[in-house]
Amino acid sequence: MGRAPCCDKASVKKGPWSPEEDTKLKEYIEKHGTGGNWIALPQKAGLKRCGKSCRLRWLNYLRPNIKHGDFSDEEDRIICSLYVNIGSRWSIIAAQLPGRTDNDIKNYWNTKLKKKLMGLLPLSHHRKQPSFPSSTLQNPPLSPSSQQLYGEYCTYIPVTTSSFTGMEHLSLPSASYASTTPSVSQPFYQNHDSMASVSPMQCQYPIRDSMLMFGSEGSCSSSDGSCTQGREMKQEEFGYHSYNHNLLLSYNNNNINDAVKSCGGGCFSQTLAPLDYDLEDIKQLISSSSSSFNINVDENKTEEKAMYYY
DNA sequence: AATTGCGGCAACCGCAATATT
DNA sequence: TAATATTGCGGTTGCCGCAAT
Repeated sequence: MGRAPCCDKASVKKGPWSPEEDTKLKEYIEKHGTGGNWIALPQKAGLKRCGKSCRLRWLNYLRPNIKHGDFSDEEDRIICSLYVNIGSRWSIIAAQLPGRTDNDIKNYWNTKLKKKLMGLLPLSHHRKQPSFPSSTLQNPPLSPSSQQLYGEYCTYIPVTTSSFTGMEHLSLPSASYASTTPSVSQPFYQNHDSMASVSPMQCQYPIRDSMLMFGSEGSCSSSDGSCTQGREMKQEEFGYHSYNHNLLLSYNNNNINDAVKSCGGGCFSQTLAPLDYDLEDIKQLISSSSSSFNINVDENKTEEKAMYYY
């Protein structure tokens, strides 16, 4: 026998909330609190809604001090940094951003921030290439210095050294998130000819190659269309931290938009779908600069939420 | 002007964790 | 201790508005 539903689905209203419903819910909670029981609340408040729906509406929209609208660059950085360290644990990330909800952050990440970041990825990293020959790909403009530095491999993104300030070092939620040791990470670049002569600490190596090895499927990035079968790598195996190379992105500098601009606004071609990456790629991208992203994460931090949980 | 496609966002769903009986 | 109820969370869906055609 399955679990009983939390409410009678047939008799509850679904879909967008009306202003009247919002008013009812808000007034009720402001007057009585939730009573510690969301399931019973809608009936008491005179709402034909599921308790879960009420809770969600209150937390994501009606509760005081909710911030809507554009995310600041600082918020961008915090989200990115936390994402690369703890993954899609939106509630924890939201706890670091007063006034933001996990749903908001999740939506923001999925619709905007991820794309912004993908704009930082080199063209060659795109997993699904168009069917036309690679020679027709529109590579983004490279500065002369960047071409010197990385040649054909990737778009150079200006190196900076600034970082978050005033933040304590990240405390990771579990051992599985611990930094990867060189012994684990080294083979990933050492096995590449193009990397052979470059020290990992110098890290003037193509992003492409460092990226190639992640994900569970082979990447087809060779100009001749041949595929390189990357080693299959589990998140637990690698951890959320990539090895600490110094390929700093200007994203690291203060403004993610600057980084996009520095790519000539076109790190991904118009002809390519910008979202054909797996999450590890994105994490890898971020973590390539995350060594200087130091944010204190206390998983147990719930003060902000507690303010609204009567 | 009409249609289509896409992006953004609010809300829903299902599962896991936790609390209560 | 087991069963049940409730909460919390993350993934996903579907609607709406806008831009492109």
